[in-house]
Amino acid sequence: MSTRGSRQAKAAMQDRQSRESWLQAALQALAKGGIDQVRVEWLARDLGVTKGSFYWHFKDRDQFLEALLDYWAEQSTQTVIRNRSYPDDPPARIRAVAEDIVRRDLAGMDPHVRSWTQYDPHRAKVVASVDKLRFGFLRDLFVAAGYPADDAALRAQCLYRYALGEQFILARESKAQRLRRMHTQIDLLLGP
Amino acid sequence: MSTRGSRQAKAAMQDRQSRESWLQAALQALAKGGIDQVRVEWLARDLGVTKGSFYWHFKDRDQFLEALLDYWAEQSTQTVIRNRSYPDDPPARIRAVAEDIVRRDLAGMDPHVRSWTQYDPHRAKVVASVDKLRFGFLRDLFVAAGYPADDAALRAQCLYRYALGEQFILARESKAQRLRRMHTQIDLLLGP
DNA sequence: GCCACTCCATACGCAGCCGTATGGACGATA
DNA sequence: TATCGTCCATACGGCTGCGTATGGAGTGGC
Repeated sequence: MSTRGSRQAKAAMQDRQSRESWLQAALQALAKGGIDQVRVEWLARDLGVTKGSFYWHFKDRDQFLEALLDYWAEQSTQTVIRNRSYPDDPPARIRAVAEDIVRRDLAGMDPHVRSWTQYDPHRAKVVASVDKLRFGFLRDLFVAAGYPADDAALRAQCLYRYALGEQFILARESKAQRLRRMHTQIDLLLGP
Repeated sequence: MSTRGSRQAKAAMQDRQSRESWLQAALQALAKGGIDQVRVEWLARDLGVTKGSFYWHFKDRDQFLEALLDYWAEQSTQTVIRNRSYPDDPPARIRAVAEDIVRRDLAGMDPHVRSWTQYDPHRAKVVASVDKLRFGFLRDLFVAAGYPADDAALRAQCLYRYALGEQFILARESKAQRLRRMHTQIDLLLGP
């Protein structure tokens, strides 16, 4: 089907592919019904294979979930930080990032991941480190906009908490509404 | 042990008491380890009884969880709205409510409840109705402070989302820190 | 043509938790 | 004291999902 390099490369590719397909399926299941839906046998059915494959790629469910969390952490930080071309003008940059959060649903997996990891101190640490990275990114934006360090940090916290809270409101709203309110929040945060 | 009224009243009391003790235990378990910890046999052990009691008071686990959600909804709306003596001056009133949210941890159960009900449309509706009540309460505060209806609603949404997001940040922070940042948010929201 | 390696299928044992069936303790009532 | 209602203990069946053991199909190397 696909042209690959050496046998080793192929094996490695397939290995990574398969591992990742399990992780992808798990993310989907997680978003759909929470960590409770992430069951070995159910994922296997989704993927059209059996548990035999799973226990080839992963030691057990626990180690798999650990890999899943890392997978999410990697994605959900790199997507924002190693970014696209945002404007150079600091306030415009902040607006662009905030818009991106809503438009591209950058925190969309957050409720599911947090709901899951909330009660496991070890996994909560991973989420906390993601928070730290994202927050640092936001804070730097406000610093670049000229706010003193303390003030910038507070504003970044407000924004981050707002964006998170947004995710946990179950009310159905259009993206337009959410964008409008996000702008309101940004207007406030870019004030004096 | 305790002096009660008629036999019927006593039976009713004990019934309600027992029902409520199961619900209370469930809330505790929910806060501690999520809905996964709310297992019939585990609660029974916590309460020092057996499942026999549970299936006397409740039909099954599902109906029990429904009762649990109603129990939370009742508490978490009445606690805020049918309130204490807040100041009359609208801005001061907003500040007082906001402080209360942090100090008395009024949204403390929210992460656990939302994490649980997130994937069940029927139960999500109950949470949404709680959101609606609380939001209406906040919006009225801003209306009373003189903001036009639309503006007041937006500001209330910002505040509510902020307060919710706060709950889902797993970072350990002192109440002083959280109060300080809440004041920052309120300062912004009480601006022009 | 044999071996080795990768990947998955099949089948099974096992544990945890739900719900039910049944009986018994206890107090109130007459 | 016989009886009835309330509440709980005990014991059991059943299901579901995890992990393991084992074999087998496919492919590449020699």
